[in-house]
Amino acid sequence: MNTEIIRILIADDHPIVGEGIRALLATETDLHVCHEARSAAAALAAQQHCPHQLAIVDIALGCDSGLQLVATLKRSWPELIILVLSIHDSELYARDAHVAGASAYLSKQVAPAMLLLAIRRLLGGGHWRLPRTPQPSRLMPLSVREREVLRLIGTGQSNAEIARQLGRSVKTVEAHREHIKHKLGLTSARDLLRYALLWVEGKADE
Amino acid sequence: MNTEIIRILIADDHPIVGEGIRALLATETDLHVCHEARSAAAALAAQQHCPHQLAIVDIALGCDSGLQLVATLKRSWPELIILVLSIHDSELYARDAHVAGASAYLSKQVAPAMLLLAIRRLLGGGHWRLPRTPQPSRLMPLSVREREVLRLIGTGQSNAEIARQLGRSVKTVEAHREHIKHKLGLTSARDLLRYALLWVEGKADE
DNA sequence: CACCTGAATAGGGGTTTTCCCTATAGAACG
DNA sequence: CGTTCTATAGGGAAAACCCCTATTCAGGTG
Repeated sequence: MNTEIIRILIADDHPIVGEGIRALLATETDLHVCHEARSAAAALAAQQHCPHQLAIVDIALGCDSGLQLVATLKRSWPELIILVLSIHDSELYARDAHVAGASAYLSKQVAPAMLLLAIRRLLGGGHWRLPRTPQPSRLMPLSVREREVLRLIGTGQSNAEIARQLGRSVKTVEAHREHIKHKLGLTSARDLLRYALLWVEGKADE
Repeated sequence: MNTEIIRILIADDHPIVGEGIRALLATETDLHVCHEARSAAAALAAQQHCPHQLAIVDIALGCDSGLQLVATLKRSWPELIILVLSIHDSELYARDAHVAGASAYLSKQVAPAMLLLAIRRLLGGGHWRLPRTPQPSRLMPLSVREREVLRLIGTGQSNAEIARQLGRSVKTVEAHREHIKHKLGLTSARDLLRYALLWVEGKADE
């Protein structure tokens, strides 16, 4: 069921970002990056030449406006799922992106694994909202204790099991979970488990 | 943190099983199958020669008793984590295995991804109980609707989101979840999400 | 040194999810 | 025709989630 290849268009004038996404998706057999456009015009041309299912657009496309590209793409291809990347983590930009027709807005500061999470969710018909990206550091602003809890979550254990194992109260474990979620910009227990799992198996980044 | 290689011993007189596990773990950089023993004696010798952290033991080791091997291993190496595999899915055998000192008991009928799940959980300090393995078929006794729900779960959506998307009641989605769990021998929402995630990303088997 | 921030701990309490039970209607199968 | 499977969904108790507040202790900093 559902073995079709998802065609992906990247519109970003920073080659490193494009390469990074390409590398991230290289292990995913059903996700294929078909085009890397360095400008809005190139992105539109690529999409016209052969449509994609998903577009990952940098909000600051050189001197072009990424937002303008999003709006244009969405007008001509309403089915196209658009994920906006940004170096800013402003809520204002996020709102603009959604108004323009983007399905998701992510800061480039987020961990690669989270980008994959977002893509999978969008393809599954869901949506992705990230009220605000983490505070300072890039991917692991977590304390030692928090990483320990994240690891245990990733092994599939319940809060009660984790609490017993650490010799702490369930309430403490709950608090650690909330702190982790805040720092990583995750909003639900499901996303936390997804993230923890990706991190434990294969150690997403770090 | 925790980048040590886990040494694994396989005790099974069916080479195909050993190869299957080896292949399953090949992509896991931190899990290494060091020995494949074809008899209880060979397994004991291998463990004496160079200890392992995890042993995967067939309960019916040719004419030897796998259970006996489990007990012997556990007596000499209490720290050794032992996972028992069986072609039977009897609860009785499972209890015997636990009495002998096994940390987990799995039927060979379970999906490979589930074995990996169990290993990860054991290494994380948790335990694994599988009251009874699925009914008839090997890995996908799920109905079309159930696979659909499993896929949506794997994309990280909530029951409410899935219900909205299918135009059904949340109660119906809950029922599908319970049915899936029963069929796959999973016991918690966490394990279901873990399984769904593994299945969606990379399509565990099928 | 007084002050502030952040980490770790944990309780209170309302909301949401899980999870097991029951139930009905239709399809498939012998 | 009865049985089994599937899809649907409600009731209700238990568990998990999630936001709030609070304390302690450690490290920096003005």
